[in-house]
Amino acid sequence: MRKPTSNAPQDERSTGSRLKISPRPLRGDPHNAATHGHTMYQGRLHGALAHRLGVDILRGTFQSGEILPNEIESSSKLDISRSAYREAIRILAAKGMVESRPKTGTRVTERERWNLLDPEVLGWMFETEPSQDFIKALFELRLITEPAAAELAAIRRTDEQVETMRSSLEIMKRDTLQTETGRRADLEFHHALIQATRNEALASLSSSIEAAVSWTTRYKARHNALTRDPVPDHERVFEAIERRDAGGARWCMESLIRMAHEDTQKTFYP
Amino acid sequence: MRKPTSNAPQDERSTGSRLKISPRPLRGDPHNAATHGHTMYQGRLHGALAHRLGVDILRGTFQSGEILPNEIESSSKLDISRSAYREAIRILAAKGMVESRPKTGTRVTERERWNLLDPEVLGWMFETEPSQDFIKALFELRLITEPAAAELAAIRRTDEQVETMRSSLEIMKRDTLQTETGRRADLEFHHALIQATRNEALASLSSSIEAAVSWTTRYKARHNALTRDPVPDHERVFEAIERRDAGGARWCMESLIRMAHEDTQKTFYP
DNA sequence: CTTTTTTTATTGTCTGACTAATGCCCGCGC
DNA sequence: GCGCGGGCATTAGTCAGACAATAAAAAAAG
Repeated sequence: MRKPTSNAPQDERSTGSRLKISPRPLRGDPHNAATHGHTMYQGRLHGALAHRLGVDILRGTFQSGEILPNEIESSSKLDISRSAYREAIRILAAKGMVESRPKTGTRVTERERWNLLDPEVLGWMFETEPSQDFIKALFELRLITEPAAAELAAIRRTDEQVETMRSSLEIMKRDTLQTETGRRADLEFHHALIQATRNEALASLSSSIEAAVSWTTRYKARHNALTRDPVPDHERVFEAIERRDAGGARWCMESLIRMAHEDTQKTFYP
Repeated sequence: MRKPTSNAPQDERSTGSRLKISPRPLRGDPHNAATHGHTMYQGRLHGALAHRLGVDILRGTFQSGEILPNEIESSSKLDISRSAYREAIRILAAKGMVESRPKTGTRVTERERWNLLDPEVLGWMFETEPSQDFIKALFELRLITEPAAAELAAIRRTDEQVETMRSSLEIMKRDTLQTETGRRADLEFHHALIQATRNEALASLSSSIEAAVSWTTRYKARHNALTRDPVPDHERVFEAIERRDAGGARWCMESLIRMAHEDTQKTFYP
């Protein structure tokens, strides 16, 4: 299935069968995209390649421990320069997904070492439908961090942050999560909440997760799955934070996430 | 301040004063290191440069929004090739710390967008003494996630994981955190605990944080600050997990982290 | 069998050229 | 005076091909 025997670009007789990198286009044409299940990537060549390799690693096309074909082969197969290829590899390496050494080559590291919470990696993850286990893990993590974040926000919030949250909530109420502006307002709401915690480590974590979760939201919207209205939940969290009710904020956020998880579960695995 | 009116690229005398990248060596000589407060980096050239630029950005030598000198200038000033320089930049970009575009150049992004929880970034952070705020944020995050992790571990642990933890604890008891093997055993203990949670997102987060915290441990050991013995705390956590006592595990872990935070505080800001 | 040396495959680095994107300025029309 | 569109300049992006350094594997020495 990966290769129909008679495939001879250049004259790859021996190496050809080992290569998993097929010469489909990397950039351009956001239309007729979804080739081989890949969303096309608009941007720099190295970014596009990193994207594709990253997705391939995450979905297991390249397994942990496996070594990629060498730079010369890979880049010529893909019809790009070695430098562009190398820069793509550097990106993946920076995210802990591959590891290069002379003589040995570039090998995919063990999954344990991948920076799964890197925003880009999370994005790649949701490129293909992620495993139920991963979704569960992600929501479990949210359930740990975000109620705590809400609690801190209730204690440390400024009036200005409250106003930002209020206006985002207004927009969410008017448009819904079906629209782009609605989703952006949702992100803004959570962003303001995170800022209110005054903890940049927590902020870094939460913003990654939020971004990932927004992929699921978009997915749900696309499949117009019948999810309950998220606005009332958000409003309860907001009101608790407004009145500096730490315990209330924690509790409302917890229930908000439980709801979101249920909805997501139903959409992905009905 | 950004540009002194008469700016003729090519001939260097005018641009020299603008450059913050000084031509000190990047690699080699782990001895007589600490030049300009930098620990020397052993490894590939692009990695060494990414390391140095990363540290410089984190400590504010390059501020957010600032644009780096262009590739030609920078690389020639550093006496390395443009490709090596570019690969370093790709690494930084992968961690959200810089952003490149044609014509504009490469600019340092806002701190909000940095992947502060990337293990490498955390490492760079502890290269120079991090701010008290950051230490506080990190321990606050630990205090949120790790008790929850301990709780999950108590519920989901396998007997094998318990044995791993037990033997690591043995080693910690024998050597101490003053020794390298002792610190490694500490890491192993926490690693086994994390594995026991069966949540890879949580695992990814915790392992980053653990690694960072182990820098502070090493730092404390170097300054032989008088910290209390951490073994009893670890033992209590271990016993709770062994008897599948979720609440107990949470509580003991919470107190362990509180202790560690106090000790760290005293060492860094006595 | 162990240790040391040599070989060799692969990444790492360098050079210099060309391409493409994009911010900016200037002139044009309104 | 002011918006707008087209060209220009600057910068990152891509390319090609060479050589250096590294480390694994193989061969030779003990």
